[in-house]
Amino acid sequence: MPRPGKSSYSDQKPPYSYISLTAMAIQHSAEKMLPLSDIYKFIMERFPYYREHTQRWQNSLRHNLSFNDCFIKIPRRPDQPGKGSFWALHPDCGDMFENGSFLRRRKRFKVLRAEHTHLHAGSTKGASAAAAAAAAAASTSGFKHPFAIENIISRDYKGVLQAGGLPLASVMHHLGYPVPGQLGNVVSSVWPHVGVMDSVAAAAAAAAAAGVPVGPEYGAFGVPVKALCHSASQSLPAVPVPIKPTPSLPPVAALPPTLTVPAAAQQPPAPSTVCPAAAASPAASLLEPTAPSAAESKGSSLHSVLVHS
DNA sequence: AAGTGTTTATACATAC
DNA sequence: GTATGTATAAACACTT
Repeated sequence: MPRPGKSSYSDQKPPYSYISLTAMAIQHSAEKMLPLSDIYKFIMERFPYYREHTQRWQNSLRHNLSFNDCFIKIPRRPDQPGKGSFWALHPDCGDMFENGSFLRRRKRFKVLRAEHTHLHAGSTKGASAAAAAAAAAASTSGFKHPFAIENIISRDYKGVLQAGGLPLASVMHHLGYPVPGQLGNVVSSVWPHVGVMDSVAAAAAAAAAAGVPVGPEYGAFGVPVKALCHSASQSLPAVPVPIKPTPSLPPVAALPPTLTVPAAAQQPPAPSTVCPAAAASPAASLLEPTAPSAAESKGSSLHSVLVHS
């Protein structure tokens, strides 16, 4: 089976679902999130088939983004004007694809009701997911905890996020965003033990123990990661804010304006196409159809949110 | 106006 | 046979 990204399918329809194609595009991006237009671009660049009938498949793709819980919206920052939001993969959909391949999904990814209700997330998919994804996105562009690794091997911080229903501000705090003292204290008390950086080492060790190649040579689609990672960006993600905050608990809307990232002070570069973290990320192996993934070997029991609906 | 996002509906293929 | 996953179409609302 030819690998994606090499125009191997010429004009034939690639054997990938829209979910797969979208996940590819997102995971291939440096920030692990892309605006819709960039997802379109990615697909069209790699699969000539999708250079035609754009209205048809793009409609389908948008449908998939909205319909599937594995995709979450991350709003643009005020200083990143443009149409639409960024789209990211839900932090828990790491082993969504069977055998580490995009050719086939393991099972439908669905956010549990508990996550919806407990978090009071107005958005269907949950603000914490957006926050966690944003955190993941941040991690891939300067921080050191690629969410794919988090996802597949070290579940600690994810578990806290979900089970604890950590407010958005907490995630932002851990991302380095300025959080008012009160909230910061809440973070410290609620989330004191989360070793974000530790999870990387744990992940790497676990991966090594499992014989899983987290090799730095190749990332998605057989593209040499080193070639892509000419520089580690210090960029931060778009500010993760809930799409539809509920009146009962508006985590960000109710926060003081100081919580919003000062555009000048924390101005991250615009999302680039380099991939600083792909080298160490099992996401790379996820993208590698021929290599069994750590997620696969561990089975789906790792994931509380991968459920049959 | 065009792009984006959501939702509903239908049809087909495959797994259980 | 039923459930699930996916593809497609379409209508509509919202944003830029």
